Amino acid sequence: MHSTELLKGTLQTIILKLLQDNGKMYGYEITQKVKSTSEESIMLTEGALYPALHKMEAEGLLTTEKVKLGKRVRKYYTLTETGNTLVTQKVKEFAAFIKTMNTVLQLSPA
Amino acid sequence: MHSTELLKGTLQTIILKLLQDNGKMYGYEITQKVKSTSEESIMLTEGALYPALHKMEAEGLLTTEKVKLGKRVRKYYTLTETGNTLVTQKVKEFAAFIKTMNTVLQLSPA
DNA sequence: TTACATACATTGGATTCTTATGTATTGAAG
DNA sequence: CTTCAATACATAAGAATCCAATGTATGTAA
Repeated sequence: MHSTELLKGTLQTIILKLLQDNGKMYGYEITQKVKSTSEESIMLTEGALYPALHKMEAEGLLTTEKVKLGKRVRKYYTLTETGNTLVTQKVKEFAAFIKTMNTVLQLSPA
Repeated sequence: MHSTELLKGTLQTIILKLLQDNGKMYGYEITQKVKSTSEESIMLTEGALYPALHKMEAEGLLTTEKVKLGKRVRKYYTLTETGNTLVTQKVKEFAAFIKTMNTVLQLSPA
């Protein structure tokens, strides 16, 4: 489990990237995917996820679609074109950030 | 200039690492060093720096020493042993975080 | 029938940084 | 000789982001 401060500013990028790679996803699915691909080190809580999703929807980065499963309702999120463009940009930004940090912290870029 | 959200949670690590590598440093010097080693992409503002330094001093990670230069006073910061131990840990944490993020974002680790 | 996993959501609070502001000295340029 | 930029410290109000806690409800396995 990483110290959570480091995650600040990256959650949106993570969520957007997952949606780009996997097409539509629903909230709970996103938490599980993040958990598994990060080998349990990033635990995306609901208190962080849902507000973030709602915000991105309001900003026009995502669209939603409700799907009924018996009595339960799932809410699927899909990237808009704006969202799709932004992901690429955000990921590049993050890569650049890592590069800078490697220099500043004098880490061997591995 | 990186989008500043990414920096959240990393500033303390950066400051501590610089102090570990350079021995004692004063505030303004730290801002300049960060600016130059990051090739102008990380601009550590005073509003972020000084509160951070004061906090770390209060936590026992740093000690201070005032040096007079004519009428001006410089405040030098040095790592305590606690601080020194923490840096190593923090840097490792950050390296691990990058590794995880590379996986999650499917970046080639370079 | 109890407990855990699935699935949505909100709210209050902590933390962190930014923007703006303030004070004062030193040095360079005009 | 004065004005502007750089040096050097600092605080304070506010925005933004995330976490912990809480709430509701269904499905499933023991």
